[in-house]
Amino acid sequence: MLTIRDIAKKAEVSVATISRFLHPETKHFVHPETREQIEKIIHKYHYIPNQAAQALSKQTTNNIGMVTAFSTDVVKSPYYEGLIAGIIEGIRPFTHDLKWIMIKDEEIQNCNPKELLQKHAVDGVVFLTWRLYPKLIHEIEHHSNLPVVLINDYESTIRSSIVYCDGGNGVQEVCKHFVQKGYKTIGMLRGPEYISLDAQKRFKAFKRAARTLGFRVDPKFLFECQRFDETDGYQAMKTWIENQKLPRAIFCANDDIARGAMHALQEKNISIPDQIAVAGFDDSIRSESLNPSLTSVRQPLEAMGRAAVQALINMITKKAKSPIQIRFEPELIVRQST
Amino acid sequence: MLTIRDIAKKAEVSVATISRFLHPETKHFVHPETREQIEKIIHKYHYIPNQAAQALSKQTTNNIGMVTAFSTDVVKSPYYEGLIAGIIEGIRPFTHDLKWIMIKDEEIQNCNPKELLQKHAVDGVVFLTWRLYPKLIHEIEHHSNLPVVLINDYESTIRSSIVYCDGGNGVQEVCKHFVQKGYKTIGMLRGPEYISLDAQKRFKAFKRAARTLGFRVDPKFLFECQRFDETDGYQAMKTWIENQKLPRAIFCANDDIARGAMHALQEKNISIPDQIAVAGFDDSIRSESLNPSLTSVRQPLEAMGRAAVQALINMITKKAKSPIQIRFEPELIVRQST
DNA sequence: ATTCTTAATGTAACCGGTTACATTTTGGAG
DNA sequence: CTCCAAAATGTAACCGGTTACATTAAGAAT
Repeated sequence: MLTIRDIAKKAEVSVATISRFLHPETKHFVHPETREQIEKIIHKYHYIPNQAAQALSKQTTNNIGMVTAFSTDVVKSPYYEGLIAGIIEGIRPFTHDLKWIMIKDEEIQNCNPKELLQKHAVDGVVFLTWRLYPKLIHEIEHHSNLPVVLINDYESTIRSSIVYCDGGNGVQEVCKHFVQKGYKTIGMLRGPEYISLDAQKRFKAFKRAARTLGFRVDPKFLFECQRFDETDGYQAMKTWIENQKLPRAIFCANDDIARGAMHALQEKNISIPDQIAVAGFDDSIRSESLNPSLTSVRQPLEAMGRAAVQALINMITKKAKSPIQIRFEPELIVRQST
Repeated sequence: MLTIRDIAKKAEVSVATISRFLHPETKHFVHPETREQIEKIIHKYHYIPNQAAQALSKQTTNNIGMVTAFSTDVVKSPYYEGLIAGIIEGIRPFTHDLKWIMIKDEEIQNCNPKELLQKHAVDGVVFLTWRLYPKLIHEIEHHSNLPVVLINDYESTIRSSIVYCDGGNGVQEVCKHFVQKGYKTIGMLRGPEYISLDAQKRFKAFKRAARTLGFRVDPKFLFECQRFDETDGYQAMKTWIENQKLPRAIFCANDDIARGAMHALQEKNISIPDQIAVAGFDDSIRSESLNPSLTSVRQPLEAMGRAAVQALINMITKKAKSPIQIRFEPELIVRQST
């Protein structure tokens, strides 16, 4: 493996000159002739600077971290799918490498940000939280100066940037749509609120919508799923069907729950949307291809992922002096299911 | 930031002793009392060794790379979804970090393995190829000694380990199933064969199945989709419907294509499976929740991802002396669509 | 008490870059 | 021709670990 000293010798200049050549952005001048000479040698020997050495001396890693829980569920969720796709897209123009940092459950509790992040060698991180990490974020903000971007988690932070989508508006839109269609009884399959801020917010927004639009929230048409997934939606709806208490329309905290609910309804040949209308949240790619296709609220996940990376790199390169908040608006996509 | 020298001073020992303490696996003895003392100091000051410095002096990065094309489509495909989930799971027991290395299209052509991989600082890589990278692999194998594991790509390699699933068997099973059901005319929506080895293999296996099972491959019931996605399946099937040439059963090169095809059929109220049976390939999580649920061939993607990481780390730690090939068998999942 | 072996620790070179500071070169201006 | 500022380059210390080699301490054998 060739080192910078080898190259310096071959090019008949000093190591400093090579280093300067490698970093034109520092504005240290290298004579055009010398430059050409170095260029030739580097190209001839396929010289590539050693990452570790650069990291050590520059005190910077050129890596950014994408933090998720250590669970295979993550990749399987349309929500993360969208965000990750955006992050991939967003990192494209930069030279940074992407490290996927997965936090194990046991680490969430007694977390030390140094142990957690410093050892992973990153210049900054994007948190794709869906568990609540408030303690960890707090620790990072107070005991380190690591640039952090949070996605859809805009509470109690001081120096982290935040990219979020105001889902509340989306919920409002769904309910307005239901009311306009003349559906009187509207139920909700809620998400796991002890775990997810989003789940909490969606339910709050639902109650708010009831107030502003003037429909009643009947407790017998409410159910809190333990997970954001299909099985839970299926089970919940099955129970309702058996107990013969069905609303005219149902808003599900996400598409997976909605899909499960539809499944249960179709098993009993209950027609969607003629007997009951169903709407989801997230507009995962699959919503469109369901039969009937699913009305849903779209968060611009890819755009959000892109924005997060952009914001993070601005923080790392000090282009941004202070943390920012970027807000995205959701969009109601009306399809056959309502 | 505390360095090993700071800690050495505080613990009143030399840096070497600290380093030995940090690496018990080297079997260099540290006196129990000293050990205790060091332990206390490290814990008190939350000392964490600097990654870059370790990497530089150990000549090893503690990172493994997951190589994919630089495209957001990757995360959105159930195929990669499964593999990635397996990789995440597989890396769990180890301390290695996971770097997601994305190769841009323009780099695929005139690729230099050093420029591509050395600069990303990894100890080994898993290739989740779906474009053909034969030249790159060849270069890596000949001009570096980087440990490599390939997934579902078992041709022309010399020192890479390979994890693959013999999809051919799965195709055979699908066709056998069709024949047993008494379906005489069997068509296929093929995948993009100029791009994907798998697409090529699935079509070959289809032709082989026709021979061994004794059904005819009618060119008018064949179509090569340009991408492994829903839109292509939809378009292809729509065209067939318009031209009134439909087989009794159709095998699709993957689930996305199948989903698109089903969509087109349902639009025209053609009953599945009564008028036409549809089978897919991959058994993505969504296949089950389609209506009707989709018969499909399951590759044990997660297990494959896990195996790949395991194999790679064995290569890195020299536990494996020579490259290995791990073969998985696909499984036919029969559902409503056939 | 002396010698030998092994355990425990210390010293300093090394990994391969970056960069502060020093030095030499270059091209006007006076 | 001299002087000076700016450009170009060189020297060597430094980043924070690891480890070969040297040294000291401890315990056993003679």
